[in-house]
This record gives sequence, C-alpha cells and structure tokens, in this order.
Amino acid sequence: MAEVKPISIMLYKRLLSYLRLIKQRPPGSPDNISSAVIAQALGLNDVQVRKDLASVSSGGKPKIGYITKDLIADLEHFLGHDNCSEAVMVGAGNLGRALISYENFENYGLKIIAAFDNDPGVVGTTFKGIDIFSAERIPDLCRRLKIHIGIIAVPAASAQEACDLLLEGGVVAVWNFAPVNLKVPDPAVVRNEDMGAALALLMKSLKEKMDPPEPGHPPGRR
Amino acid sequence: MAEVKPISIMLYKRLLSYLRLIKQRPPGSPDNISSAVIAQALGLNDVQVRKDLASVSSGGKPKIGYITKDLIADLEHFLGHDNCSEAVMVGAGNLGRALISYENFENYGLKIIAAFDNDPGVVGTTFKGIDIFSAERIPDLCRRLKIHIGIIAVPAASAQEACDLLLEGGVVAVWNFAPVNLKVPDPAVVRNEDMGAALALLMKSLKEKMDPPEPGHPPGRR
DNA sequence: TAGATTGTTAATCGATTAACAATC
DNA sequence: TAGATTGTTAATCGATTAACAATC
Repeated sequence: MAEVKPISIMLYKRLLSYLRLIKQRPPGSPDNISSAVIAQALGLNDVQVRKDLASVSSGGKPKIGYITKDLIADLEHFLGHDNCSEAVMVGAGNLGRALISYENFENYGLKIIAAFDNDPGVVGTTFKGIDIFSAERIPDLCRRLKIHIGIIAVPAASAQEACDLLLEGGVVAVWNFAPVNLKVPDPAVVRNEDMGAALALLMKSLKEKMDPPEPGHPPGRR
Repeated sequence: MAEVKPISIMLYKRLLSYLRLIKQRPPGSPDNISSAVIAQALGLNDVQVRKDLASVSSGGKPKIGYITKDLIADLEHFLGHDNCSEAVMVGAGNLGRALISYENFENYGLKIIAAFDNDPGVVGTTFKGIDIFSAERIPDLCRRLKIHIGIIAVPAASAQEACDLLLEGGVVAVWNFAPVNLKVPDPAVVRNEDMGAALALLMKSLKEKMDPPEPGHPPGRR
C-alpha cells in the first residue's frame, strides 16, 4: 500500500484563500496571475505560493504566471468543490437560520436540504425554502435521504443528543457549533467549531498589539 | 530590548481546549488532574500537554498532577479571560443575533454592549437587552463608548464599509464573519472568520475517510 | 521504598524560506 | 537577448516527540 501524503491544515487553508482571492478579482482583471501577486495580496512568501500551487495545479508558465481560469478549476477540483454534498441542519434558531442563509456554502460544495428543531412552534414551517422537521425524525429522514453530513446549531446541553441522532441516521461527518467538544466513534469525523476559541485568538492578538508581555520574563515562570 | 516569545496559534488553541476540558468536568471530579488524563481526553501527547502547561502555570506536582483550581486560574489569566472587553456588533440579522445570543462569549472576556443595523425595521429595537442603532452612528458611538472591538455580521457587500466605519470610530480589532478578506491598516488587527474554509476542512477530512486519494499519484502531478 | 508523575534535554519531524537553475 | 517568472534543491526554523532524570 503506497503512502498517501496527508495534507496539512495550514496548507489547506492557504489553498482556499488562493481560490477565494482569485475568484474575487474584479471583472476585467487579466486572465493570468503570478505567484508574487498572490503572495503580496495575502501577505505570504511567493515561494510558498508556488510550492502550494505546484501540489494542485498543472503548473504556471515562466514570465506569465498562472492562467486564472485553469487555476480556479484545479483548485476547485482538488478542494472537492466541484461535487456538492447534501447536509441537514439540526437547530433552527438564530444560528441555524444564519447558517442556512449563508449563501456561500454551495460554493464550497455543501447543500443544506432539511432542518430539524425541537420547538413545536417552528416544526412544520419552512425557512428559505427548507422544511423544518421535528428532531425525533432525524435518524429516519437522514437514512432515507442518504445524508452523510449534519450541522449542529443547538444549545450545548442538547448537542450530544443531536449528534447521537445524526450518527444513528448514518451521518458520518458532524459540524458542531455548540460550545462542547463532541466525540464521535472512529469512522465518523467531527469538527468542533469553537467560536470562543476563535474570539479568544482575536483578543490575544489585540492584546499583544496593545501591551506586549513584559520582556525578559517568559510568562508563568516562577 | 529583550525578545518576547511569540505564541503560536496551535499552542493557543490547545491552551483553550485544556481550559474548556477542565472547566467542563462534572462536579465531584477530583480536584487534581494529570497531564496524561488531559492528553488522553483530547487525543494529544502527554509530554506536549506538560510542556504547554509549563509555559502558563506555576507547575504541577509529581504523583499528583495539576490542581485544577490553580490551573484554571493560571490559564484564564494567561489567556486574558479575567478582564472583559466591550464590543459592538454590526449587523443584527440572523448571524448577528446568533452571536449576541451566544451566551459563552463573556467567558472568553468579551461583552457585546451595542448593535448596529441598516434596516429601519430593527433600528430602535432591542435584542436580548442590547440596543440596535442605525449604522451611521457607528463612528460616533464607538468613540464615545471607547469601544475597541467590532464584530461584523453583515453581507459581504457591506463588510468593507462596516469595517471602515468601525475603524473611524477608533476600533482596533475587527472580527469579520462576512465572506471577504478584510484588510486593516497596521496597528489594527482583523480576524476573518471564514466559515466556508471551516466547512471545506470538514468536507476534506470526510472525503479522505471515504475514498483516500489514489496511491502512488501525488495529486495534480502530470 | 516503589511507583506515579513532572519537567528538561536531545532527537526527530515537518514546514517555511533562501538560493538558484530552468524556461518562456 | 534580457527580464520575469516558475520550480527545485538545500538550509533553516520551529514544533513535536522520545528518553530520562528529578521529585513527591
């Protein structure tokens, strides 16, 4: 069995940022782009950009750079945005609705096709054309619709339960927005989207800009 | 001028996960915890946990481990959760309201004290006790309230404008949820919360579990 | 004491960057 | 041709892990 090079998270994020940058260029931009321009726009090293792109694309041309059309196609293919998967949303509160509204997900290959909630007030209604079902029906509907991806946007206390129902319905990838670390049995994957951690990181970089830690004393050293 | 050791994002995230893990232990748990237990719970290496903790805490005791109470205090202090900053939310749609509702932010040292929106239908109302003002008033109010942190939860097309208004009001840290890469002039900091990238990462790991890339052919190689 | 556990030093691993040859 | 730009090889840097001594 040959080794498969695992791709690092950092690399993956960079690839996504390249794709977004190129796609967002205003109409009328040249149809080629150099690694130096990409690097400049994203604050990266140009050699790194070339190296990253070498791993996904069929290559650029000296003196010209990369053909944007081809590069977009290569990136989208590598990132798997060219075949859409269907997902369900558990929780139709503000967060659930915000995520359903997030027009962008289909660009990343995800289509939300149903939502679930416990609140009898919303069960049976629709939001942005998506039916909201009772949470009890998660296992049954996921199985019948052959859904493999579930998004959890419920309070922390109900998250584990929601997760269990999804797994019971055959879901193998869970995207969790509740502030708990969910664990799933091995073949399945979970991504805990820790908003708190994301926030904390911003606060940290802010604080470091404002008052850098006092020099000479590594923090916490006695 | 002494060197200040910059702290890596990965380390920072791990520290946050330690804190959350320890805080979430059920009442009645022992008041000490070993690096091995932490490592096991989070799927990390125990040496790494000890090394991480050594950089923030006053240390554990052989045969006992770390005193959870002290460790929580040390982590919270290091992570800066012990003094709260005030922030404003720009955009009071589903996402803005979801973030305002996210009970957890105060635990991370952030308090949202005002919101702004362009929709005359919501301007003048309150949500969860937070007043919603007209977006025009961002610079003025931020300045008068001495706000340094702004959260952007508006559509992509309005994000740059929202950002400019915040900076004009003296905001120095911007947390952006719109799917655009905002740039801010140097002393300020921005964190672009790219939901699409987060999603894509989940999809990627799912795909790799389902059908690993064909062996022997590194992707994109001609 | 013996065993559990910490903290440190050295080795390994992987990712980034620098230098430069190749090419259009 | 000269200059811009790619892609690769080697060097550097930083982070993780292994080995082990110290300590309660």
